[in-house]
Amino acid sequence: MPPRGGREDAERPNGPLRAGRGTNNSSGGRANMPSYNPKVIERRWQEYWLTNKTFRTLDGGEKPKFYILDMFPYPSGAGLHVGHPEGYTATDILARYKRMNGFNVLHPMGWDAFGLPAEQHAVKTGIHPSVNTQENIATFRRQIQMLGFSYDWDREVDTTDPAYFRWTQWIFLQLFDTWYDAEQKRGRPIAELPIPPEVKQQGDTAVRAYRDSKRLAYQAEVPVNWCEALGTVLANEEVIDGKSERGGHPVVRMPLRQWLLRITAYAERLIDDLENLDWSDSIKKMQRDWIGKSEGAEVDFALQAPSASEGTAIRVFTTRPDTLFGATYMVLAPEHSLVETITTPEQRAAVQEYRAEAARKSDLERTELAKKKTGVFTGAYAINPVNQEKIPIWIADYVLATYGTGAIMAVPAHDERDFEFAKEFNLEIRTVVVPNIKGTKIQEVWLNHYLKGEYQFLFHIPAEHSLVKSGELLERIQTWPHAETRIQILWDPSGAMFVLSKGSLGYLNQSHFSQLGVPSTLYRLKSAFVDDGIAINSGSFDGLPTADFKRRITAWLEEHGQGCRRINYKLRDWLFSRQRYWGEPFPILHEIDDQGNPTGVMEPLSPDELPLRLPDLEDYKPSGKAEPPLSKAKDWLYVTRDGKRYRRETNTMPQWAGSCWYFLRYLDPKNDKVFCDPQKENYWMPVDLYVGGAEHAVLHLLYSRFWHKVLFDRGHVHTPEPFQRLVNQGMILGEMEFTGYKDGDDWLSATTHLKGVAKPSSVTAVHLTEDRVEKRGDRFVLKDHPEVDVDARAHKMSKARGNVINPDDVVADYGADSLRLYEMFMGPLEAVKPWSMRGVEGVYRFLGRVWRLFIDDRADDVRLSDAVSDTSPDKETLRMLHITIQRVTEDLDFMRFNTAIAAMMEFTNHLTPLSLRPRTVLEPFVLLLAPFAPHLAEELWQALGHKESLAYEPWPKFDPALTKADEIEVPVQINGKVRLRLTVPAEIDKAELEKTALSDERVKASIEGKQVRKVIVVPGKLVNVVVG
RNA sequence: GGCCAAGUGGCGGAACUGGCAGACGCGCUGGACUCAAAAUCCAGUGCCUUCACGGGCGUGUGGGUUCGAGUCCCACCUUGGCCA
Repeated sequence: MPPRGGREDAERPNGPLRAGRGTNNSSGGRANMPSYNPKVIERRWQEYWLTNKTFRTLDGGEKPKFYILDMFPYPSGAGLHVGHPEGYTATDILARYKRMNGFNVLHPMGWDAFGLPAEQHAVKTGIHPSVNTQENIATFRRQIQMLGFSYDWDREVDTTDPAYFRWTQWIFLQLFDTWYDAEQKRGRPIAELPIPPEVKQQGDTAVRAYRDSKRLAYQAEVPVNWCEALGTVLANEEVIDGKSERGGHPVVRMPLRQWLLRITAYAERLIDDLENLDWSDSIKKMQRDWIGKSEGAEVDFALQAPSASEGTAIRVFTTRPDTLFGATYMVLAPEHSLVETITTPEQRAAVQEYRAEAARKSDLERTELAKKKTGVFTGAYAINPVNQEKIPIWIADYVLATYGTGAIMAVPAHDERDFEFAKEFNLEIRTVVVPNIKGTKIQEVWLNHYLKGEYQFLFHIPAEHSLVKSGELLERIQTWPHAETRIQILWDPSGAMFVLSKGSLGYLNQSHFSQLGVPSTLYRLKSAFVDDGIAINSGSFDGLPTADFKRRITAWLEEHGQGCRRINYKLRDWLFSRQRYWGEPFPILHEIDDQGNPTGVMEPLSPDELPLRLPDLEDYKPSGKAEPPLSKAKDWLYVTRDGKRYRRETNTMPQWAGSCWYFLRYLDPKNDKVFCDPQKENYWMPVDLYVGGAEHAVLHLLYSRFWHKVLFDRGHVHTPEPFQRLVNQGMILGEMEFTGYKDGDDWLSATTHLKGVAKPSSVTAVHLTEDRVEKRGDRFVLKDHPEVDVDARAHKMSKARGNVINPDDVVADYGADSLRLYEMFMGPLEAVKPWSMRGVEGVYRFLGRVWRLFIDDRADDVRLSDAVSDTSPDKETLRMLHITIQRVTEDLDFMRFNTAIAAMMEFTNHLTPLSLRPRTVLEPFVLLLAPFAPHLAEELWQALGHKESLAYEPWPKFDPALTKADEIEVPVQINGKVRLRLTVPAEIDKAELEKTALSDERVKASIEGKQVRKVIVVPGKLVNVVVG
């Protein structure tokens, strides 16, 4: 891959604004050429907006409010990426549009500035992370201001500012002071927590411990994801494929005392309240899946005497209580508390060894599907409550202690992992569910062949299909290779076919049937059947469909005291502490005794003691142990209060904390009495539109919603949800690249030689220029070797690939208005799309054309072109204007920025050839353009003689009557094919249009001698004459 | 493996509820201006065929519904995302 610069600079014509190529020089060396010069214009208007505080927003007033929010960035050292301005431009256009439509618009920006990179930098340099953070913020602010966004900069927030994180700490205290009342389904003050009498009896210490155990913010010893390299624990969500999300360092499991937030208490509400949000279905689904609600049953399996004490039972959670009759063994997580008790002496050694081994593995290593299942028999047995059968109890690491109850009933016939385990250890596999296809005998076929091992697959072909009925399908199948030895056909009394097949799916699969147009359903005979079906081998429950069975068996279990209905969540409580320096300190004191040991008593700081600032340290390095760096700040660490000694909490909060509520701080950023004035909160919330990347689809949004609900329950905000509407912008990829592959001197085809195979190390990727490839069919090939096809795709931007586009460069070459316009013109906001420098040129040229509509570029100074006149527009121009206003307005209402820009381009194309361009047309056009290219629009508005900024000019209105043409062209089809077009009056009615069409000579000629069967007339659209 | 989204010219994309496929932009071709170039302006540009008029084909593939399908239904293929 050639380094950035080489290729691009060679290929791309120099930006028009680059040194030495100033458009000024070419035509006479005049100092202030009035050609379009964004460099000059943009700086001027950015200064104007800032000094005049054009976009300062007041709270309240007569206008309707509109709160439009961007996901604030983490100001990294690398500076802005072209992905940032994509969302920011979209929201800025809407903010400006809404202002012009009379809304009071809140559009703020700030910095999510705590976090690892700044701290890593501090570790390296020994300079306090706030220094680096402030430098990065300054860069980001400069870059963002350079793009002309209409933020109210008086409301800027910074999560690392003590005046900000004071309130993050305050909200933490709210969480600490809240318990979840499951009956009332809301968080309540801890003081209102009912204390059970038996706890009260045990005295104050017990009461305190009871309260602490119920708080939304609580401490627990939990197995955590410990990342050695980062020196911290990570939330499950921050661990991807066993590596840290940031940095890709290995992560291991270990138990540690941690702060957790009880988000699971809100799981149900976090699911339910998605309902009324105006978010995309896919994001809602991702949130629901993340919470992972599953309904099922908890079932108690009694232990077989004498292996354990009387009355002990193993409780399991299952989503498939209908398969209870198929439970042939049980599995406990190696960490399960009963393992010790139940293991028989003979098995003890093996069990202990296995437990030690399992402790060394991470969750991922333990559950990964591909690998072989391991486990050990405990020697103990349990009794299946539904049929009193005695089944063996194993331990195995594919069962996790943290999910459900840490124990499962294994139903190998109907669960993939149980199936694999049973195969591995030769445990019984008992079918209790079979596929249910109405009117067929598939159950019998299934039972006769399932697990017999002879056939692997069963295809069901419905009886109704014509090829089945005619017998043609059977004939075809018999011609397939090896049909006699590998395929068996069974007929159902209904006429449906069952095709049983040996071998792999590569040999016979569903596409073989679909190519003949025959639908098929595939079942695997040699693996677990996990779908719903119909019950067999289940005593009196036989014949029940899965859903009914679940309901009935749950009722039965409850009736017999063997279990109960139960809802389970995949979501875990949120691991909220980090062993790092650069984060919010917890406002919590731990009481210590004379020896300096914790007594277990926790005292929150009082709100007026906030903010609790970070101590200055010499050394920011994580200790590499679980002891966080803050414990090195001895002066800061110890506090004496009312004669008691305390040690401060030394963990810090994770980066998510500050971003959970920043949208509330924007409402009242300077308030030092309260995190946000309730009146202001009441006026502005909820956020009307929230735009950001889809990478935050789960975590940030889920966490903020959770915090918001707690604040809602405690009466601090008035809506249960913070973000009414959410839109995710799509990723911007690098420029399209062509890549060929060479093994030595020989070319390899990308699709045929390299697909799915590990590339031999001798193969090298060769970057190809556009002129070396051409399109053949649906792939690109080498021009010189058309038999060799090449990869043609756009990749994610990355430093390693060298395809990162820097917004600074684009602005330097083409100006901010062009960057803004291009990012919106690329395609729909939510789509993933590749960058193209030529595309930027295109919109730059468009802006130049707009400039020349107004400005005489051959004059000595900036002045209106002579063509700009006070005449009234011709009819067509007026119509075009109104159509354009309509299109841009409607497109903006639906955030279709790309087509709005296309409409303005078309209008410009219409105006360009006119020798007289009426002011009454140009003025509204400037206003339409203003949200997209605000600098240029302001400049032209001023040139037209206006003294004030156009930011609050009323948005142009269109007159529907003026958008209509007098005459329209209507296509006439003969049998569905367009044969000719008629020009008819726009208001023509159905009968008249039909008459006109049928009397047309060309139509007459086409239907000559044929019978007209039908004439379809859609007024204003088309005429279709059906003849035959 | 499961779920979700998407496949339209050389490229990015447009086509509101089934009604003229390819708007707009890029690229390309030709022309004007120029000593020349850049910039700008004008014209053309889905593919095949034809000197031309015209004709045929065409929205990932195969079926289907319909007077009419990029759009709806079924099956499949490919790519991307999320989960496992």
